[in-house]
Amino acid sequence: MAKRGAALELAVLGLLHESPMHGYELRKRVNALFGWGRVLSYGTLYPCLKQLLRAGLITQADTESTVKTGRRARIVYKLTADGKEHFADLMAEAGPSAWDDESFGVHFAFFAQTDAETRMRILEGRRSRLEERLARVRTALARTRERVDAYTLELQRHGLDSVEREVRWLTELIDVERAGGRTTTSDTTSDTTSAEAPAQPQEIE
Amino acid sequence: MAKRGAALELAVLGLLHESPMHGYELRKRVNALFGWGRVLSYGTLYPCLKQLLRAGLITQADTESTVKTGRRARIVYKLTADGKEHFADLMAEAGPSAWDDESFGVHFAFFAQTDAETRMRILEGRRSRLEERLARVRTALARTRERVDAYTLELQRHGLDSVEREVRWLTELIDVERAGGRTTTSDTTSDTTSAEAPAQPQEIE
DNA sequence: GTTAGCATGTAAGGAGTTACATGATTTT
DNA sequence: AAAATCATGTAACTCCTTACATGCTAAC
Repeated sequence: MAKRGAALELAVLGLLHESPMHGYELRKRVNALFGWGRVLSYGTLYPCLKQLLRAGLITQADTESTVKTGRRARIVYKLTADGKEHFADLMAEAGPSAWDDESFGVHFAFFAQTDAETRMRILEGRRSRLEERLARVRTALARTRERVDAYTLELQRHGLDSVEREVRWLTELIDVERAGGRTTTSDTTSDTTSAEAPAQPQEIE
Repeated sequence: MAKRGAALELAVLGLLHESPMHGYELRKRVNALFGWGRVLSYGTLYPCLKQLLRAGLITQADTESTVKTGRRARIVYKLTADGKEHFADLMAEAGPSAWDDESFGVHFAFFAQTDAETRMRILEGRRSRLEERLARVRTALARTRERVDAYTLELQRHGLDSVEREVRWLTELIDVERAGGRTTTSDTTSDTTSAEAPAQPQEIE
């Protein structure tokens, strides 16, 4: 149940995990983080928030701080215990759908909130996904080599290059993870002790 | 009218411009060319072909060759004169929507079928689109610098790198176009003399 | 004889955008 | 006083995928 916009759901949960926020700000943060390509619209975000509210994964925080700030009354959302658990599950389960272009970015952005094994699984999954792609395109390219014009060839070459570059990037990240195998936030399912943790980041290197 | 899936429409028209084909093959070619990310499904392609048929932009070629090949009867489509004209218009008009990730790739793949001015306009439009993106992300990154964790930062950095790389690529292509300003297929609207042109490519360099 | 590949199509639904509707506050 | 920014929400619509429905031929 609740398979709705898995990527957006994770993004919202992940951002609220760091600190409570209202919709307008959430949208800006989402766009800043993942807005390569098109931007997230209110028509997507607000219905998503409603749905998360109904599911009990988020709640409205104190409306007190709201009126103070001036402007229109704004609704500040924060994660519930269920929400935190669900977020952790989404990160830890991280099935093949997490190797997709879109999904991978969102998962990666919240790596600091998971354990090392999960990070490794996602990085390696993503890499083998890209390597499959590479293999498919390379053979397709070899078969049609002569029949395509220079522009088409150039497009293919550039695409291939980009994917190869991402594979190298992933390999470096995997090596770093392997070397300094350090967990950043610990818990995967059980405790909620790190609840009061601020938005301040954990270092990697 | 007929604003349906501009990118797919152009891709189909462009591929049929090179040589007549049936749906199944068309899908494979589209996936090979643009299938970075997910693949094109029949549920998209066949309705699109029907619509192009209704619009008179494509027709069924001789069903003769069809039965010969064995297997199931297949429908070979080819461009009509209207279709060729429409394709040329779509390439030549090439508004801001052509600077999008998706659209740009499709337009680029058919550069051999347009004139040098159009190519230049698309390349430069794409480049300035990416440069805007770069500027927005750079300022956003400068403002939030300290507040993000190492993983988020790494994601931003890699994204920025990729876009910068594409800008350099475009700049090189623009320089090449500028140097060897050579038209490949000529006509933009009027004549249809190059109708019998085979799938064989025109060289650029 | 069953699996894999060729070939065409439809129905339902997911994921997201644009445009609309509303209104307060701050800056120019 | 106008324009920009903050802030929330809905309705309609687009594009596309998944899953279904059908059936033939080649290979194992």
